[in-house]
Amino acid sequence: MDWADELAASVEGPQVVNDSKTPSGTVHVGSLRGPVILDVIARALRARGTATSLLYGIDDLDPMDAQALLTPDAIEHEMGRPLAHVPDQAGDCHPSYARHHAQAFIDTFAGLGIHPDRYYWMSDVYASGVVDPFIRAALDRAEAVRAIYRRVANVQHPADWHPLQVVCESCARIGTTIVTRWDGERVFYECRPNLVSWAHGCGHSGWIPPFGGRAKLGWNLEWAAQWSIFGVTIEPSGKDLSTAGGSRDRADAIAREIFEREPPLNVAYEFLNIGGRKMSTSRGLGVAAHEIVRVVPPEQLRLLFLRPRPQTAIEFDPIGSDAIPRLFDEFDRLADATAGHPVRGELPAGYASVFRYSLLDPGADVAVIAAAFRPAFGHLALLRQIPGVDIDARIETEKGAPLTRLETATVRERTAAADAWLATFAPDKARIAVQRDRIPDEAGALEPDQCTWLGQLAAAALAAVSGPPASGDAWQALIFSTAAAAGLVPGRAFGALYLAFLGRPNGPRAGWLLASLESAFVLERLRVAAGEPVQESA
RNA sequence: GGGCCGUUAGCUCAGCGGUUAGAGCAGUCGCCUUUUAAGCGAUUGGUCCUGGGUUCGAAUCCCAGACGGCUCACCA
Repeated sequence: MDWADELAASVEGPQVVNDSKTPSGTVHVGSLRGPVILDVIARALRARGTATSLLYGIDDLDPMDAQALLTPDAIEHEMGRPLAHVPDQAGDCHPSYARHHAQAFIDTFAGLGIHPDRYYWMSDVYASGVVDPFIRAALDRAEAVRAIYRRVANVQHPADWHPLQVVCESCARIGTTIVTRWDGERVFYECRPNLVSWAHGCGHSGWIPPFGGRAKLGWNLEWAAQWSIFGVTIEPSGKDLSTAGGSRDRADAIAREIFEREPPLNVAYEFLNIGGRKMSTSRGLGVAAHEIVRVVPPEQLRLLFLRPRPQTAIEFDPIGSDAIPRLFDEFDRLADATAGHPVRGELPAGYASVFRYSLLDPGADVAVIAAAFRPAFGHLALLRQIPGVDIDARIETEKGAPLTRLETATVRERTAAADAWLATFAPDKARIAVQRDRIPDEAGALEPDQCTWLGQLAAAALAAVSGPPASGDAWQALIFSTAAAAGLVPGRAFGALYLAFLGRPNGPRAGWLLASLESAFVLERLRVAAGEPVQESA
């Protein structure tokens, strides 16, 4: 954890760590990296005894510009209006669209152990009047703002452009208005039908005092104003904003030259890519946050995001791969190392911090958690596919002692994650499925002595005085005895069973697998595999 | 066109100035009357993208280039 601890060591005095987000719709997994980085920075600062407050802003006065989540008849009416003024489409008792979607990501953050000291809503902040001095400064110095856009971003605004958008008094849209004059107390604005492609203004124009929430600063200026209002000293930002000439450069220049304040320390971070491509639910790539959270518990998700340096792109491809089991294994390896156990492979610098910052509870007893027994994810995924396995009892046996409450909770969490993984992302090779309809094609690879033995096993099972074996133990014993009698080494005997039932050369403990199936089916399959002339019924 | 990131074993990656470059998976070989052979043990495999430079010493730092990717360039 060089990066967060080094950052924390490089700053002096009390710190205000801030980030903000427009509550425009669904959050995808990749957009959780910023909040995790934010939280880890705050934890690293506090770990050094630095007074730190963590703020999170909700830019709910931003215009509605994504119609995907609106009902068809609401699109024409709502597009371009402030998100805080758009009704909640879900109808689940939130006062606005913004409140609904903001609540979704606030809940997601809390589930990841991220608890800002305070959430602030820009609609409230504007209404309180604290932004007014910054609106006044921006309007008074509009020419300087335009010059910054030209110089920093090579953006040429018209000579009468002002960095402010008014909420139209006639149609209540904000995304469609442009301010062209400022007399020191009032602005003149127009609500233009074709200012933006995604919403249509009503054509109204007029003079209005732009204070107390009747207007909002342009995005880059609003960002810089937030820094001044809240005294922000550190603010991470994604690479889409951190690029040269991008929003962050403009906001930095505006902070210095218009609001006369040094901008906060930036921590630019890269995105999460799926198979080398940016996640995008609309392109069918990647996975929504609520979807991945079912398969990857919070502490493993935190690890995924905080382990690499922020400026390094994360390649994560959970679909049909072993990426998720590997993530768990890495977590366990870090836990073992933190607990002082020997581990294989190289450890990252500051591995104990990496582990500690991965934990949900910042005040947790790291030594106790690190030393806890935890079953490997891949092992659990296998156990879940074998009928009749009592997971708790099984894991307890492997530990050799009763499970603590923490360990039991971990087993539960991982079991649920393994089930979800098997149902979604797991590659076929991780799945075990008895091929019931007909004998697998792979069984064609059986050699004559294996076929012969399978027939002998069926015969022995049928001839047993007490009928075919009913228990795993009994089947297992019969497998060994008949294989020995046939002169077949056990490995080839088991291999034959796996091919005949699963279509793969290996599998779970064979006796128990057979015991979980009806005897009639088992006997019939054995005979078919042996090449005996039986009719395979459905 | 600008910016950022990456390039290390077949694959995914760690190592980020200091012995002979590591791990997991895959591969190969060995080990079964039963802690699940989805295990255990051993083992193969590398011009650390290329070319210069700095240094006693470079995968690691600097410069240039190649390739791959993301991102910005209208608004937020």
